[in-house]
Amino acid sequence: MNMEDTQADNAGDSTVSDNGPSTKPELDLNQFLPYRLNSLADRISQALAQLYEERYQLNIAQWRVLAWLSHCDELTAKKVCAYTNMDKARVSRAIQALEDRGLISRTPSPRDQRLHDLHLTPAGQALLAELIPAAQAWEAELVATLTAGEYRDLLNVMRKLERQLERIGDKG
Amino acid sequence: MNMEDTQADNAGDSTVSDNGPSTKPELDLNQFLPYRLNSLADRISQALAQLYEERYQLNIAQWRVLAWLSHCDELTAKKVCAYTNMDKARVSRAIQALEDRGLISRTPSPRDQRLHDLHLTPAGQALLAELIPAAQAWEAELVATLTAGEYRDLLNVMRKLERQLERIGDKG
DNA sequence: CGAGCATAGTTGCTCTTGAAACTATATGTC
DNA sequence: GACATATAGTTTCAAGAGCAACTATGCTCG
Repeated sequence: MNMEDTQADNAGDSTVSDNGPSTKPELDLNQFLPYRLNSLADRISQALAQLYEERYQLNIAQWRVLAWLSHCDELTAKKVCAYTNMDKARVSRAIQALEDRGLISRTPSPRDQRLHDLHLTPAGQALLAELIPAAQAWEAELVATLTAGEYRDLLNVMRKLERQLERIGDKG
Repeated sequence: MNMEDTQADNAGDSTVSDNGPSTKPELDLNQFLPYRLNSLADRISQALAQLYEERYQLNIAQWRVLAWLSHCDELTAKKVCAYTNMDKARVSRAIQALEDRGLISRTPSPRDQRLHDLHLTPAGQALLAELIPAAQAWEAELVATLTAGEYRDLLNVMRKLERQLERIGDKG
């Protein structure tokens, strides 16, 4: 069942190295980290998104805004952009939708009228009180097959990759 | 430098835990695997996409088709869908674009007229001969900070997650 | 053989997204 | 205080993505 996407024609791959010097280079996407990572992340993201969407009519952007609000209980659109790496237009729309639904409030900051302080409304808090445990339970199930060590190592390696990514991005 | 997205305002967050028993649950997205994974994969994907796009005017879908063609030198749209998990419309358009550019050829299969066999043209092979090493070099740089063990473990853990994901998905 | 169903691939339509233009507020300089 | 510049956020616009309807071919079973 789950072999379908990894099996492909890897079986025949051993023919690669004997093609002489000007051989066409091959790329096995299943061995190519960017592809594999993206594919995995995509599936996870989509599966979770279904949970947000079906049960709470939230898209990913909206969910992220709420999640951030759940632990920085004051926030601005700008900060959300910085934290989540999402486009400001996307954030703006997510905020608007959440406000329209009465899940968050949005008030101009007294200090600087350009900024808008975001807060969870009681309705928003109630929704999160349901959604966050559900999301955490889902995640727990996802990582259930990993040992504690594997999990820790995974996060570690991810952090390394993030750091390296920035280094590469900076110069290239 | 790279601390920007993990730092956030976690500093002030310690005020959360004193909210009593019915306290709002928190979710730190930076500790939430689906988010972290997606965020990382997104950045990697975008960085690489830039390479395809700027230097070769290929989008991700097109690149994936080419990459698969690089080592299954006969292929159909259907297979590409299966291997890459992309929508068939997306694949269809990618194939069309590649054909228009003369990078691949597309001929109805003699066995079954519904299927179209895809092949790299010489131009396509030439492009890949440049692009694949570039992509691999980029990947090598990305994973340069990982030990061989870490790299292997990462792929292993990813495979576990993929499998678990399907198990979860199956039951709904 | 022919009717109904399945499959490969394409096209139309809508929604989302991101870039860029725009608005409104703030800051800095003279 | 007035003008130039920066910043937060919104809106506009065009491109991309996915769903669903469609076309064309093949398969199955009476």
